[in-house]
Amino acid sequence: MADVTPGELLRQAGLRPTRQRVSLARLLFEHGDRHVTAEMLHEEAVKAGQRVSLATVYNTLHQFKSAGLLREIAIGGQRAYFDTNTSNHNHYFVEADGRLMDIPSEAVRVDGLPEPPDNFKISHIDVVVRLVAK
Amino acid sequence: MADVTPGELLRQAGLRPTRQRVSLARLLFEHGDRHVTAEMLHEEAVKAGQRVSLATVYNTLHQFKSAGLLREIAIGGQRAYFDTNTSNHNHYFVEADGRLMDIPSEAVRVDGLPEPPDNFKISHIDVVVRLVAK
DNA sequence: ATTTGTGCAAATCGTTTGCATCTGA
DNA sequence: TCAGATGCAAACGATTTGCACAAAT
Repeated sequence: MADVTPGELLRQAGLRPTRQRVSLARLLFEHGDRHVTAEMLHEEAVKAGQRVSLATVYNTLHQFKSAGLLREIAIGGQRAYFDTNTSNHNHYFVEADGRLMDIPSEAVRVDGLPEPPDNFKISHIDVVVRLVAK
Repeated sequence: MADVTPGELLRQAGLRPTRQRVSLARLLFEHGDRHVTAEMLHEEAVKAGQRVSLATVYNTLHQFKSAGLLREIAIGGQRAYFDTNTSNHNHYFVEADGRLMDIPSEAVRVDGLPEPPDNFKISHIDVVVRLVAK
């Protein structure tokens, strides 16, 4: 993803490269893997001098998600996190400060799952390892 | 848990067996494993002719959770689910209708987890298998 | 020109809280 | 009696939405 401009990335995803989408894409995709909430990303954009409304950040995150550029992560709780790493991987979550990290390993496996109930198939498995201070 | 009255159960947990706590405990614990949201439980109580406010249902669910009678389940999204099965086990979640089910197997294992980062230890691992209609 | 996106403020949803009243030990 | 519980309504935080305006093709 670092090999195309944000504009190209958006165009390929079928999204018009508007000013705000381009600047959000830059923040999201030009600095490696990231985990953000709408609030965090909005604050970051504003600090970087970009004019974007919070509503647009919400809209944009969902559009990026639908376009497959982001993945939403299911940690229970109130706020929604989005991950720029859309490949299959898992997470550490530190409840105390709401910090979310990728688990640095491709080796994590879930074993022993039975067949899903009739007429259902597995869409995706979320593994969240909750951490607390030692 | 089916071997003590709701009143006893509450007393043992250090909670006064008030009318509303007893009726909620009955709904929760006298019919096998259950997964409920506050809204669901409140509606159920009202339908059963119990007078309980939604606020009290919220309070009660959290008190039961603190007392170890319930476990809160982290499926991302907005509403909080509580599970009457407090032992270690995992879940299926059907996004389409918000249905949550226990995975009928003790055999599910997560392998290959690296050591957690410095100064952290694992508090608990959530595995949520998301299902979609076939 | 036409379609699509944006911003704001108001609306919504789930949840929590303040406080006066009630209830169980 | 009286600490603790309940109910209501207001407060809240995260998110969504309606709609007039602006920008992209």
